[in-house]
Amino acid sequence: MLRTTVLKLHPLTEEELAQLAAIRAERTYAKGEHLLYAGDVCRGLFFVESGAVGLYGLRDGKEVFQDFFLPGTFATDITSLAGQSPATLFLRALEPTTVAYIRRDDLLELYAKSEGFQHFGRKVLEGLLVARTNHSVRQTTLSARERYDDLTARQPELLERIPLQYLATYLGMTRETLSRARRKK
Amino acid sequence: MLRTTVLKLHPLTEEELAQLAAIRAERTYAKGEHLLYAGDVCRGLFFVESGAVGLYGLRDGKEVFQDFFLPGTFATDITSLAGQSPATLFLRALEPTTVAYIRRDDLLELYAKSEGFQHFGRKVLEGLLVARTNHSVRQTTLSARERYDDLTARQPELLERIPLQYLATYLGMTRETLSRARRKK
DNA sequence: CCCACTTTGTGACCTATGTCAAACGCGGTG
DNA sequence: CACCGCGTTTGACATAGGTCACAAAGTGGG
Repeated sequence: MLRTTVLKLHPLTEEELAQLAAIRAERTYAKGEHLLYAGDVCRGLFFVESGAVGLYGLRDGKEVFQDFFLPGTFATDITSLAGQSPATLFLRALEPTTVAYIRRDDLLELYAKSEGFQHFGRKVLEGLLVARTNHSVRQTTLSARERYDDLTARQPELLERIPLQYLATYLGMTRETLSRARRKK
Repeated sequence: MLRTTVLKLHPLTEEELAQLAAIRAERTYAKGEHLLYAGDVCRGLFFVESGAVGLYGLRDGKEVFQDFFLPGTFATDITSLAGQSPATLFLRALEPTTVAYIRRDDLLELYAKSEGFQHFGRKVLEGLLVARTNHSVRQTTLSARERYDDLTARQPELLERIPLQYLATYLGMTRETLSRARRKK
């Protein structure tokens, strides 16, 4: 799964793929378990192999989701990972989840070793940036109702897997408002 | 200026710096001129040397700013640049502005030539992603008033240079609301 | 200086969305 | 099968922030 995803981003050689495989560590999380706590420093990247992971922050004690990661995607708190600063966000398994954990230090070594990895790393960042930017644009550019319709069209998988109460915060509204937006379909 | 900024991100060799200098093209824009129009494909990166650039989209005909770029930063519509797809956002000079334009194709060649550039490219993306993520988190996590206070504390330069009506849309509110938030200081 | 234009501030009013509280549906499971 | 936990829906009400309309204060050429 990691192999397939990586190859879609950049054609690594067999040797590079082997090196990547060598540094990955399998981890499993029960539903509700945390991959990262706010306050801790994020030391690596989580490649989701099965299950689902949510990235969220808190606003007066309430969870506000920033993103969801389904199998085949890379989850992390990029601010903490890049700056090696305490995370302000949490990563939590929303279903029983397995990930390939890639330590930051190991990844940096790979970058130094081979140009292919650098390219791969850029592609991952690029993808995350594009996704985040587009989400920002939609948040500021569409009404609550339109944001729901848009998500329905673009990511129907999320609608099926992620509880509506979480999706609501991701779309910048309360679960009640989302419920009403759905009714008036 | 480009040289200084680049070196802060990654220590390129003198030769690499020369190669970078060789592909940059100086451009100047009058206040109000566009660097990029929505609909066009973004073919490169703009390094702001003087002036100020705004990135904005439209919501029912009204401009909604996504970001501002002051001297020493890289401006682009990353979605269009990465995917070579039509931009959905505009880039406009908010003051008389000079930039170093770096064509995407030239940059990709540099990436292929030297590992140092790859690292530099990753750092640029990383910085953009961190900035964008933090902005998203603040937008969803703070009230209108808090967002204004936060911006005042973190980026006082923006308050001085960018018209409030633009800052308001960046902060996800109307100019009236921003005006009121300021009064009740 | 003055005029035209741009930007910011204010007041009165309105509405989308949030808040609170309760009920409902449904898939386990003792 | 009655009870639970978890997620969703609904209703009544409150409010932050939007809208509209206009006034005031800058700002820049001529």
